[in-house]
Amino acid sequence: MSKSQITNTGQVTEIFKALSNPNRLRIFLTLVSAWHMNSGCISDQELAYYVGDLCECVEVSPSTVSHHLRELSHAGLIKMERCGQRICCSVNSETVAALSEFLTCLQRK
Amino acid sequence: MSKSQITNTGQVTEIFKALSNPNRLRIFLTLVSAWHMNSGCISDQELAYYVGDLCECVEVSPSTVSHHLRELSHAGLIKMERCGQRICCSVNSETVAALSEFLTCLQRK
DNA sequence: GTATTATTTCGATATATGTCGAAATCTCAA
DNA sequence: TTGAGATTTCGACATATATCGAAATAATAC
Repeated sequence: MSKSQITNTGQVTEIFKALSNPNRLRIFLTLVSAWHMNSGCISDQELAYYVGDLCECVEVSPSTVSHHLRELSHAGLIKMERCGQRICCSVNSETVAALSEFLTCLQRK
Repeated sequence: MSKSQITNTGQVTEIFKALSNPNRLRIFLTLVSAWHMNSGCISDQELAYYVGDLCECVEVSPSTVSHHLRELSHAGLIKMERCGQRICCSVNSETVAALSEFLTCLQRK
């Protein structure tokens, strides 16, 4: 719940770049929808997607999805956590909030 | 002042792609700052930048700036209008508002 | 008209990106 | 410890992008 800020434009560029590929955006929006479904739950981790499930959703090979997930993760847009054999992917709410605020600030009062 | 909506993800991808290059983002943010300065004026056109001035701001060749401006324009992020010999560039407020709203909607209630 | 200024288009080039399949790595279960 | 499943890493390749300078175009001034 702490408020993270976007401090430099390089960070913004990286976030926009991460969301500028159609498949990567689809992956991200899939995770966002899972996150929304989960609005009553306690943990952010609930209703996260496994990497393999995301491959099926977007119909892209595991190696490519892995690459896209790394980009999203480096941009701070998602979190990845090992759960046994698999890896849980979920939205990083802080970055989404920071990005949303950045764009709100762009607007004229 | 009318409220434009972002209807498909292809549109979102295009907007993010337009903002995913460092120089293109700098050009856009330069126009945004001009737009902010102008908050008391009547016309959106006031305090717009000419193409040549943008070239100086970002220290990139005219041909490259022209290319970036076309991308920003195609994404709907800026408006370009001929003013005599030169061309006036300014923020397209509707798209910025729509993008801002899109990102606000991504957030969990 | 011709010259000047502003911008775009064109062609070239270097670099970055998206994609896949194969091989490697990691985790768990038997 | 060996095997199976999940994911990543590693080439390889095709396509896209960023960039420039030169040439073309557009608008104005003379």
